[in-house]
Amino acid sequence: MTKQVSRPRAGLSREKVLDAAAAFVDEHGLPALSMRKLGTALGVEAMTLYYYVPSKAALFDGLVERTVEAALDGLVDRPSADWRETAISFAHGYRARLLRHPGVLPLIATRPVNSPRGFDTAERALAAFEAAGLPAGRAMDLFNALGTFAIGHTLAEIGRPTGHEETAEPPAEIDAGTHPRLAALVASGEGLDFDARFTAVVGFIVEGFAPEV
Amino acid sequence: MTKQVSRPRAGLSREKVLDAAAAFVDEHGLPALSMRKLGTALGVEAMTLYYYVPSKAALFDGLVERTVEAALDGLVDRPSADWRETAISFAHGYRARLLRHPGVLPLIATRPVNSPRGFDTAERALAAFEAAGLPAGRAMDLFNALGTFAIGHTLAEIGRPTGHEETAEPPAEIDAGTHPRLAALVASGEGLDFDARFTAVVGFIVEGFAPEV
DNA sequence: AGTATGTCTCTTACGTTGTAAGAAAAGCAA
DNA sequence: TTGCTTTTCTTACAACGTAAGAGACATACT
Repeated sequence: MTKQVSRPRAGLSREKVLDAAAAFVDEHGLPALSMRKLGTALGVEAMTLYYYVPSKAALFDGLVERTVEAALDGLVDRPSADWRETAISFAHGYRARLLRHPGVLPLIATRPVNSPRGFDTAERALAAFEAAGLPAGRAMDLFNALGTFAIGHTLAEIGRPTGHEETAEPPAEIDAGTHPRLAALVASGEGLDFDARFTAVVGFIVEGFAPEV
Repeated sequence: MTKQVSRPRAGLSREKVLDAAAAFVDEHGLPALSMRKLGTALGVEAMTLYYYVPSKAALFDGLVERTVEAALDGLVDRPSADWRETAISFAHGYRARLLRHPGVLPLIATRPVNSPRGFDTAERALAAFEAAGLPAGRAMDLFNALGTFAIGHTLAEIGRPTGHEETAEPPAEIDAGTHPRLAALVASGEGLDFDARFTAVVGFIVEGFAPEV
């Protein structure tokens, strides 16, 4: 009498695997993600995932592509008549959506944008900027400047990503004697408003390009 | 007759271990770094490293601290009389030194600056900016804006970090039909000059803060 | 000289990881 | 039923981080 195993199918798909990976990474942090744990989270053995994804590296690639596309998608769909507004809302939208997936951000930050939908967004942004009179090269610079600033700023904003807390030293032992200005700022909270700073700097960048239109 | 092993000491130190780790990571990429391989690079067994470093995570922390300190050290030692010049040279110096350790950059990008010498640099920069008349909060914003932009921009500049080449799809298959502007820019190379863009945008950011002094 | 004491390095071992190879079950068609 | 395709699992292996402790080296003291 052999044991009769009931093994109904899990009904997975590449999309579901990537969804679960994104959720897992946002909750537990990148380093905690293993194929076995992701499998468990999906009610499946690790090797099953390889039916949907050729390797862990490819899973990461898919994760990045998905998240970046979701972050960029629709951002410049209806460009404003004012190119500045287009640029500013692009930057703010991009940052806001990146913040939704803090676990994936470190992955995004280390790979160039290389996906069709990313290209679409860039193309539309370039079209809007060029239509307003910005030379093509300047339009590209503006787009890239906003993108890279958004990434750098957002990385700082999320701080040490989930999953690194164990290693973290106490956040700061700033000596008011040797670092009076730093200590005062931390105490008062001044200069630590990420929203305000991002808004201001994006504005500065956009204004910097303005004389060229 | 027991085998007589000659085991002269390797003469290691925490510094040498971190040096070797930085060199290894710059050459082979972060993911390639294992304790065993780093040991081999130093002519030593993996476990020997644990005499100098309590864990791999701590090794990473040390690597980041070292590299960031090296990147920041001396950058604002002799602030110019012109605060703009101070800000601009800080940004350029920071970027230039970050570019020297592309392998460590992804690690840096995901952790907050939390080291004494980093604080020193911040304190000096704040002093210079405040002396010029910038309100404390704005001085902090300027410093952080330049730092985060430098990180984001440099990440984009090094592209996919060493050790990820295998996974890389061909860099870009941009269709001139659907993405004419993008294709034209890539073809002409316009808007792809990292030096020029960084210089320009840093200038815009600094000028943006100027009205507040 | 020997011996004791610390400093440094190695050996062994365990649990976890990514994944190659292929068996086996589930679903569907004939 | 038989067969075929799609999906899942089992088994296995090399490489990883590192705990525990043994052993070799260096130095100081008798």
